[in-house]
Amino acid sequence: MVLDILKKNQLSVTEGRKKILELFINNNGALAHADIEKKTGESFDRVTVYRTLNTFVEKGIIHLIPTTDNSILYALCKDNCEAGHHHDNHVHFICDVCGKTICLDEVTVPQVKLPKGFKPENAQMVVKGVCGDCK
Amino acid sequence: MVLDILKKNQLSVTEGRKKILELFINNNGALAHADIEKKTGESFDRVTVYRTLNTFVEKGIIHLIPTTDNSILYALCKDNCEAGHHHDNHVHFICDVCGKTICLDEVTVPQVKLPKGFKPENAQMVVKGVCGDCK
DNA sequence: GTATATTTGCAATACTGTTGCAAGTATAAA
DNA sequence: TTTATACTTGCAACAGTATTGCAAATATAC
Repeated sequence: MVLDILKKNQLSVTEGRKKILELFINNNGALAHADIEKKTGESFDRVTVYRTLNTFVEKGIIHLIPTTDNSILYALCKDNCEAGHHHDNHVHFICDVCGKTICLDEVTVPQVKLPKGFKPENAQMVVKGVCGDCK
Repeated sequence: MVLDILKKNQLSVTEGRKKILELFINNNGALAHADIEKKTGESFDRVTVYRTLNTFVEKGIIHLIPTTDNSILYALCKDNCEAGHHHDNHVHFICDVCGKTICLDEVTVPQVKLPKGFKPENAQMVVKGVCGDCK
């Protein structure tokens, strides 16, 4: 699984990449850089984690989630990932209680009508509220 | 205009608040902290700018826009502001060419159907593409 | 097994945001 | 208009977040 994804994207297989990618696969929600540092037990240098995340984003293995604070959230979304290319057209949900950010892969971002002259390329949607676990 | 807004929100009128609020009124797009520092000619301390922005957010004069990088974007939206309370239910547009973030006050965020158990409170939508000026 | 290309870790640096405290300013009341 | 009080500002220090260059280490392909 992990090896397949790395090889498919022409990335050399290293301990760091394997471990970080596993984290995303075993974690349904989104992860920030700090989460990854904690969950890997700080066995990798901060810089390595940053570079690995950037590489994954460039390759389309993970994608960015918009936030209203100064944090960067990353998430892997299974369907897109296995197809080898990225759509990113699903809704993200942030739970006000547990703070988790969840990819709602099955909820598509609806199209909106824009004013004259605006040409849309990509739309992101973030819904805040209470998730199923915290209700 | 500026004085009205500050007084309506029970804020003392200071040079910094007047100038920063003017910036938002004369600027159709969204502003980041760094933009404000530049546009005020660095006449105010960084800390003052941070505190002013936080105050404005708390009072509902400006609101936060979600981004995928580690920046915080603020925007004033005329309708909500003049009403004295905040809805924030409009779409934001980020132009890939000029980089500006624009509030589309007249485009409402559509409702989406969430999976069972999820209770929505608030939804944000950010559309990327090319704006009317850059086309 | 070895050569080459890539990746990692370290050090240094820059950017972003927050807090405590003293000095300065705005507001309201006399 | 003057004064007392409350609020706001600027400075200094600090903490967290992210980037770059370079040498050492590792993975890949032959």
